[in-house]
Amino acid sequence: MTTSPEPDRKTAILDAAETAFADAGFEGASLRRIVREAGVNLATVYYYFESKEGLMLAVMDRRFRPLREEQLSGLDALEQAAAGQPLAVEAILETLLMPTLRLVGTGSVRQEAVKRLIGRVVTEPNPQIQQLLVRPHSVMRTAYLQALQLSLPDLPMPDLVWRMEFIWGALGFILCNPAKIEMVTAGVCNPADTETVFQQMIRFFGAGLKAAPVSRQRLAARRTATARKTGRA
Amino acid sequence: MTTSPEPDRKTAILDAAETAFADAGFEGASLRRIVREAGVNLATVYYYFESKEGLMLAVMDRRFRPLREEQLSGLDALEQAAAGQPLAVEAILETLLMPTLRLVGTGSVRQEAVKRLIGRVVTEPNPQIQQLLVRPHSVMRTAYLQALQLSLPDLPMPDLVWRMEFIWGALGFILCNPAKIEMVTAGVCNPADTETVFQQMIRFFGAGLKAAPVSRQRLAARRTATARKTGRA
DNA sequence: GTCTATAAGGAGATAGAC
DNA sequence: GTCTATCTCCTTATAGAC
Repeated sequence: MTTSPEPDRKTAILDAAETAFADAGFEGASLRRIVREAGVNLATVYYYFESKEGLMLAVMDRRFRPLREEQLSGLDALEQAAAGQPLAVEAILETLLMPTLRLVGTGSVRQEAVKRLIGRVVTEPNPQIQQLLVRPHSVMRTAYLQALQLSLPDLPMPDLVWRMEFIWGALGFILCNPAKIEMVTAGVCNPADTETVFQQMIRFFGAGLKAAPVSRQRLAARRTATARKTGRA
Repeated sequence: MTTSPEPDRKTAILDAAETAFADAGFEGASLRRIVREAGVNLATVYYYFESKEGLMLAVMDRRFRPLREEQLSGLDALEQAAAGQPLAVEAILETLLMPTLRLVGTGSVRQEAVKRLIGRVVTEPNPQIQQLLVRPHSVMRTAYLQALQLSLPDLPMPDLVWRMEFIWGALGFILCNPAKIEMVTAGVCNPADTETVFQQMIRFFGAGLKAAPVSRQRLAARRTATARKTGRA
């Protein structure tokens, strides 16, 4: 299973753990299987990473930190070039999606593992692992919400925030299990085809973001109608 | 923790397991904690459900079967009333989303657990559990793809299929961890507010589905440009 | 830094009494 | 149907030799 001789044991563990966590999640992955795959002793994990949670943290940090930096610097470059003019929604989305879908600088086997890892982490049930991502994620959220708000001045904040959640969810789901998607769509969708995934997302998310906001009156009217029907207050 | 006296042990186990699987996933949930919560003996699980996997199957079947039936009968009623006329995209989406977000007939504690369970199951890593959902899911997929294709005759099948995957993903993510969403959005999004979630989804998904298809020429052009830049064939 | 050996405990599952 | 007791296996984690 090892694709190439690892330069050092630490990297070997990180690579094996990356695949294991991406495939089975934090609880589902076992350190014993990871060290067997990496060709190192179990105690080595504790020497380098202190605990299973420490290993997960290192695995995520190695990939997500540069990814976030690429996204934020891409967004920043866009804003610099525009000099105060509102940006195209699609251009903003490109700086968010393209680094994620492409994951430059990593080999093809690792690249696919990292994409699955992102999806897995987004949907991770373990509260400790979730907690590790709250802070970095909130930096991203704020930057993209600000940029999008300038481009969509007529969209109320709650609508924009909901739409961003839908985008995180759809992105995470697609990355999570490419094999499943290819199977259930009978090969119509090929998640490995980065350019197609990107174009499809841009169209769908772009149109969704630019849709008219949800009317507050309509919402209130429907809510009371529903309440009357189901008999709740 | 037990909210009400359970009529029978089987139901008590199902209820406790539902919450456990929804919160921790299949691997993360422990039978010993489930039986402690349900107030029954460990062996009872094996008497009624044969195995942990059998329990998971029963937990899913109890909720998802009636849910699917409600969705499909809602879509069917819509098609009958339209008598061959293409349906409004939003109306189709409503029959898909509303039963999921509402989950009629269940109490509030259970209702929230079931919603989390759906999200959890959609992103479940364990291949055995995934396998259990392939067949019922494919029935749903086909029905909704057919209905949407009639309403969106100019949208090529691949585009429609991709967009449906985005919708499953976004829906699953929102259901998966409502507490996390409420926290990261600082209370701007309240996933318990069914009517708002529904309206926001209808707007976003409806606009996304009705967007122009991805141009095949543009895709081909970008693909060669990207390949040239990154140096791949 | 790397190893062996082992602690300490939780997991799913089952046999057999009642 | 329900229980106790237990089997077997695997888990994370650590102590201490080299």
